Amino acid sequence: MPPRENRPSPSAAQLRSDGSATIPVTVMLGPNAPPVRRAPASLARRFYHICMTMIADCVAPAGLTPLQFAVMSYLNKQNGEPGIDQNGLAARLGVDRNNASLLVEQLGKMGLLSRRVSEDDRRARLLQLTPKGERLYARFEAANVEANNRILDPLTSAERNLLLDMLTRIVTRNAAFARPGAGRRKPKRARSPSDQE
Amino acid sequence: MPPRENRPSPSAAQLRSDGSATIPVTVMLGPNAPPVRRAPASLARRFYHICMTMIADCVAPAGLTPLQFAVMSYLNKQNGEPGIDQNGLAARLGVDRNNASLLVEQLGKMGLLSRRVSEDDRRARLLQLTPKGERLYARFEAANVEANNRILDPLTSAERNLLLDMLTRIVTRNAAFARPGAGRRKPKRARSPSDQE
DNA sequence: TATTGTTATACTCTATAACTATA
DNA sequence: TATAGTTATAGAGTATAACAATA
Repeated sequence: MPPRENRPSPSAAQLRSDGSATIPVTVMLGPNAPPVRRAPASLARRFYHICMTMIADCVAPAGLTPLQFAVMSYLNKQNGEPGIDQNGLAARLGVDRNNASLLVEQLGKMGLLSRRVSEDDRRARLLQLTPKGERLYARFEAANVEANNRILDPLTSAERNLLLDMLTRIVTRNAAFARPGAGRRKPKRARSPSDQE
Repeated sequence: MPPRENRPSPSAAQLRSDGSATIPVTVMLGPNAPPVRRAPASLARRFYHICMTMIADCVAPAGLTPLQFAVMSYLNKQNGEPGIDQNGLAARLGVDRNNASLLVEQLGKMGLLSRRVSEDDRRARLLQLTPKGERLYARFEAANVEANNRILDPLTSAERNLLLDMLTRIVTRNAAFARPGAGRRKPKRARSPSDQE
């Protein structure tokens, strides 16, 4: 039995005190589901969770996390960019270079990915999948595409394209804010230089 | 100096071997930005990061995380639902009840939120903001709405509505998959019942 | 027995920072 | 001095699990 229901038509448009219209506050997700804020941040959170669940289910049989599989999708030679370096990979994935380093190490240990020192810049390591990695990617690529498509099942074909275009525009124009891990609380005490040792 | 560029027009549409068209593989986010996969999961990740950054910047002066502020937005009496219980809150936020419990405790400690035992079901605690909490929410509500709107700046007004509608549809239809924390690797060793001691 | 909420513990993700090697 | 990458440490977020109180 749900608690008391006391909400004034949650999906109705809200008027501010000056009479100007703003985004409706909440939307119902279903007859037995709770209302959710009809705002980018709320919907983005759920959208992201849905995508993670879908992709995780899809690539788990390969023994990979969604991010690990994403690495392979950027490096495979069917439709990726083999030969990019780790910073380039990090930028594509939306992770920082420490994280990219860890991902590369994980896939390397599994024998799916290999590095070679760049001839142009001996600091840089150019990345590519091993034959084993290419085979694994090839085996799961179709399922991954299909999982991504299934997320958009509720949309028409035209809407799917429109959604991806709009998200692309949002991501492009707000690229400066696409820092992973933002939104978490700042560490209590950053060790100051004099603290060291 | 960027590494070698070797990608075959990343935003071109991909054809599968049977000739059927599928989603283009990547899109360019800008002249100096790397290409990103044009797929729900990739874009969702960045979209989510952008939202988190925007909202975090907006509510940080209140000493709150985005999720803590979201709690207040669901409980305030201006446009929220004061009196819901913790499970109801968890369902709205998209977190599990352990997490909701922690969030409630955090806000309670700050004096922003109060609980009372439900008369109908003495197990349930009904939630509402304290006067201090209502004031704090009122002070930051406009900025929060504006931050959410700013995320959608790259879209026209009609497109904003369309995007929110499409995301709502996706979230509604995939509600079963909106589990937070999915996509992470499974814990190494779940303590088996026989391990207990 | 099932459900609401609490608490403890553990693990993943990611940030911070120091380091090495090369530019 | 600046950049590519590595590694260590720590902290935030969240899952898992056990528990108490109530249904």
